[in-house]
Formats: sequence, structure tokens, C-alpha cells
Amino acid sequence: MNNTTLKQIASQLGISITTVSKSLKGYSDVSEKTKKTVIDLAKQLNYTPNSFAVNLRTKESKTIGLIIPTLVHDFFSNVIQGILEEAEKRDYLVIILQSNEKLEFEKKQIDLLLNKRVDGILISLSNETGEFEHLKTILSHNTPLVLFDKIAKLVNCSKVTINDRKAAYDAVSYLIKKGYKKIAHFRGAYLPQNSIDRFLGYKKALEDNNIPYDSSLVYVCDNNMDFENGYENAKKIVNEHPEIDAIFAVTDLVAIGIIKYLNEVEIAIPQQIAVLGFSNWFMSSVMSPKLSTIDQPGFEIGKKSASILFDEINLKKNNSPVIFQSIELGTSIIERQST
Amino acid sequence: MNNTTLKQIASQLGISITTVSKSLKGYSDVSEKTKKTVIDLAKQLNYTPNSFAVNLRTKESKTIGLIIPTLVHDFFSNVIQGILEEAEKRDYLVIILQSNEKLEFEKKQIDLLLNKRVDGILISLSNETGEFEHLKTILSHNTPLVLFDKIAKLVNCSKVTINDRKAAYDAVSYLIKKGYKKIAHFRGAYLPQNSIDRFLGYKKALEDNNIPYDSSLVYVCDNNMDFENGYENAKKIVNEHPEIDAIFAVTDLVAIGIIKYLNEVEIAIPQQIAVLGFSNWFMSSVMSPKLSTIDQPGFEIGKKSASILFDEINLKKNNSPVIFQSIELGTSIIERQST
DNA sequence: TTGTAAGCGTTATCAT
DNA sequence: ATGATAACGCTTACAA
Repeated sequence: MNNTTLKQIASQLGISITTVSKSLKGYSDVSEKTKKTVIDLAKQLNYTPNSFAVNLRTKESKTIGLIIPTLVHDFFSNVIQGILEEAEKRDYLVIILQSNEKLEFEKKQIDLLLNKRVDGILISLSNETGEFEHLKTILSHNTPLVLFDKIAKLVNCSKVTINDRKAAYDAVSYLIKKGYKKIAHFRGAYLPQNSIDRFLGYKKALEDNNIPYDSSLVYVCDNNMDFENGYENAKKIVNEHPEIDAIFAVTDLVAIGIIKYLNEVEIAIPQQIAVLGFSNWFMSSVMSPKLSTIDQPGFEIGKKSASILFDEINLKKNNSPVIFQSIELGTSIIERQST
Repeated sequence: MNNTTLKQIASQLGISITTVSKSLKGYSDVSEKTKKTVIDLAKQLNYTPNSFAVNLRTKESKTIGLIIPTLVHDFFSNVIQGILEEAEKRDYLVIILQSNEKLEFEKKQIDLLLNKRVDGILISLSNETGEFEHLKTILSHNTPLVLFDKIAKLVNCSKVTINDRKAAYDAVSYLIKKGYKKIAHFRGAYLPQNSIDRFLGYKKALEDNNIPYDSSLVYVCDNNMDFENGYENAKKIVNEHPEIDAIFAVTDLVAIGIIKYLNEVEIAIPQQIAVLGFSNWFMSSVMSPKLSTIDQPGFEIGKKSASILFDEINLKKNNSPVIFQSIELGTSIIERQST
């Protein structure tokens, strides 16, 4: 049991709590001698400040909250790693919650974090999230908030993303340059901004290259955008549109589902149908064929988001004005075997 | 800003803080009438108790800490999900830290959690961890501790694992039953108990089936037990022991590395060499060929570990004696295409 | 250089 | 049924 308190040290040394506190915190108005005795005894008794008391006194928890849609997810796992790394540097701890792509959970979890009085909050929105009152609640509590990856453009806070539209545009342009002409798109659901932007990039690339946009070549995945979606839609499209020569998938997991199906029915990739993913999950590099994809720097997104959040926390502490940033991190095309 | 305090409510209502507190906490010795007024005003002012003060007063944080070796990891991600689910049920929050398979970090993070005064700690040990003083520190702080997956048998606390030895034994027996005779094993490093147990299971299965154990067929992966390890060791063994007809890998990631190499040099799986993994990562079901593996129930391990931890936290609160449990969850063989 | 005392926002004990 | 008061352990203005 380690429950040494300042009081105990003080009484053992026959001095006041204040002097003990000051000594331990390196204040200058304590004699070297007493300071030393205090520090020695503290060390000997294994003193650590009671964080509950410190929190109450300083009104900060040295903790931030993180809400992500799904944990079992290559991209988000990497984001978390980046966040944890930045937090550790600053002696901050991170409470992690999973919204499970549900708006309802997201709301509830925000309340939990606010009640816990975390010093800041990091969120990647659920695919369901189309209203933003709960985010504004965070702001009205004066708690720094940084949105990343799946953001709400309308909420007034810092944001860290990639340029989904441009990334998709480049991806499809690349496909066109490789000679593919009938390019289908398996897009995400209608809500998260990313799906929309990736779709828009796809469409624009076609148009800029004089390929007429054909909405019947766009298949919509449901909210999960998972393996099954890719598999099932691949089955459908092969039947409905045998003429396609490439599919641009909204995310790797969907692309992997596509590959799975094409492999099963022995449609050659990329000779008959090319497949291009998005996100560069580790998995995509060990598939057969290896999946070409867009690299989305999860780790850096995490680091940057956290670092902005901590900056804002500090600015707030000093009553300095904070200027919200919108950062876009770069992406790149990873060419492998599927295109 | 939501900083309503009991004091404010009290003064607005012209009653004492005590009465306000009691009303809000449903004590019986408050008149229905005042209780109602208090509750109404509290709701109107959006009162939420200051958790810092509550923590200080009650000496509990309603928070647990979790230390895992790696975050970008299918199995551990599933474990975390299980833990978060149990925590949420009980209105507990979870602080997550990553040891990165380093003993040094593990130690430091334990200190962080202890200083934070979390109500309990959940750990899966790093592959480096061969001494346990830091774990005993947790116990000496009287903080409930549950070890899962990678545990230390010698530490006196509850543990949740699978039976690695039996799982490996069954796995190799299955291989033998399928007719494989020269079975190699890519084992993990010498430290984590799992590696040892899986190796022991492998060895025992051979012996029980009258296949002489040949130590030259056992290749040791380094601490990371990753894709590269599988790939490189596969390259080596194909060269050094062309006679083998199966490889039992300590974990799926290693198995996937093996498959990758065998595919590249066009060694037929499983006709020439069969590959059996361990853990049943999602990835393994979308490989070509699909990987046969041992299902390790990550989600359940997480749930069970958390639930035991919360039980111990409650018992401790009631000053009831706690009896440490060692739970072993079942595994099963997932037969796919690689064996 | 050292110490007193107030206060952070609760909860709990004991009077009234 | 209600309230005064102390306490949790710390920080910090203000005295001495």
C-alpha cells in the first residue's frame, strides 16, 4: 500500500504541509536543507501525489478521451498508436471508447467523457452521424475537440483528414492511365463525408478523362463497408455488368471481398477485372494477388490529431486564443498486383 | 460550460448542501417535496457531479487500466472490444496503454496507472517480461490485477488464458491424423509462456504418435513473431529441410508469411507443404489458400478478464475475501484449405 | 524561509 | 426532515 500523503511527511518531519509541498515541487523559497530532507523522506516512503486531489485542485485530469467507430480495424489501430505515442510524451493518459458506428453510442460516450472531465476529446465520427449537437455540447463545455478522418465540416473545431476527393481522383486517374475504361465504384454509405468525397473524386476523374459517368456502375455498401459488402456486390456486378474492367473500392476490406469472389469464380485479376482498394491495410499486402491501394497514413493522422489537441489544451490553460486548424495529410498510390 | 455544483443548487434553493446531495442520491430521509425541487433544478441546470471531487471522496476512479503488447493486432483488438463491452456495462472507463513488447514500457505504464489510481489493472505481458516485481508492486498497492493471454504463472492473481499446450497438441495431432509425417514448428521466442506451451504441445503430440522429435525442425521466431519471421524462416527451412510436409506456426501472422513465401516459389499448399496457423485472425480466412488455424476467442478472453476484474474490485470494496481464479477458455481447430 | 488557512466539490457523521 | 461540520489530499495566496 502506497498511501503516503504530504501530511504524513510533514508530521514526521515536524514541518508544515506547505513546506513539504513546495519542496517537492521545486519552489525556490525553501532552504536547500529542508528541501533535501523532504525529498529524501518522500523517496523513502515512496510518496506519489494523490491524483484525485491534484485533479480537484488543478481542475485538470491529464487524460484525454478518444472515440473511434471500430477497434478491430487496421487503419484505426494505427491511428490509436499515433495518439498513444503523442500522449505518452506529454504524460497524458488516453481513455478509449468504441462507438460501433452508432450515433447513439457516440452521444452517450461523449457524455461519459465530459462527466469524467477529460482535458480534451478526439473523435472519428460514426457512419451514422448526421447531426452534430453532441459535438457542440463538447465545445460548449469549453473542452478542446479534434475531429479526424470522419469529420463534420460544419463543426467549429480542428480537423485532421486526408483529401479523400483528391485521393480518389488520383486513384481513378491512375486506373484510366493504365488503360481501364469501364471502371466501377463500390462506394460507402451516404453519410460519412469520406464516402461522398471518394465518390466525387471518382466521378470527377471520369469526367476529366472524357469517360461518361454511369451511375449503374456505382454500388453502395452499407454502413459497415466490410468484406461481405465487397463479396456480395462483386457477385452482383459480375452478373449485371460483365463489361467492366476495373473496380475502385471505397476501402480495402471491400476490395478484399471483391478479390475473394473474383478468385472463386476464376476471373483473372487484373487481366479481366482490376481491383483498387483504399487505405493500405497490412492485409492487402499479403493477399493473392497483392492489392493495389491508396496509402492512408493512420499513424500520422493519430499523431497529428493528438498533437493539435494537446496544443489546444495548453493554449486554453494559458488563456491564449486558439485558432482551429484543418490539416490534410498526403496519400499515395501503392501499385501492386491487382491493377 | 457546465459547472453547476451542489453549492449553487443549495444556495439557489436556500437549503443546505447536504440536503441537496441527499436528494440527488435518493436518500430516504428527505421529504418528497424538497427532493423533487432539487432534482428539477438540478436537471434544469444540467448538474453533473464533479468526478474529481467524487473520486477524492470515494477513493475510486471508476476507471481501469489495460496494458497490451501491440494494438495493431487482430487478436488483441478483439480482446479490447470484449473488455470495453464489460466496462461499459458497469459505467467504467478504460485507459489503454501499449507496451510495445517492452518490459521497460510495461513497468513505466504500471506506474502511470498506479499513480492515476485506477481501480484495477488488466495486462497481457510483453514478450520480454521475465521478471515480475512490477506486477507484485500492483498487488502490494492492493489494486486488483488480472493477467490474460500472456501471463506469469508465478504471480498471485487471477488469470484468463487458453490452454496453449493442449491447443497445440490437438493441432499437431490433427496434422498427424491427416497423414503429415515431417512436421516442422515455427515457435515463438523463449519467453512468453504461450510459445513454450505451444512448443511443448507440439513435441508431446509427436511423441504420443511415435514420431521422433527432431529439434532441427523447430525454428525460433524473434520477439515480434510477425510476417517477416514466417517468410524468412520458410525460405530457410525449404532449403535446409526440403523433406518436411507440414509447418505448424506459433501464430497466424507467421503462417501468413510462410504461405507468402511458398506461393512465391510455387510450392503447393497443402500438397507439398501444409501450413497450420494459430489464433484465427480475420485475415487468415481471406488468404489464398485460406489458412487452417486454431481459433482463439479474443473477445471472450477480454470479456472474462474484465468481468473477473470487476468482481474483484467489488469484493475489495466490500472487504470480502477474493479468491483468485485461473480460467481457461476453449479453442477449436478451423480447418480450411492450407492443411 | 516557513507556516496558516482557505478552497477545490463531494460525502458522511452527527446534531438538531 | 434538515443542516453544520469535518474530511478526502492537494495547491496557493497571504502572513509571519
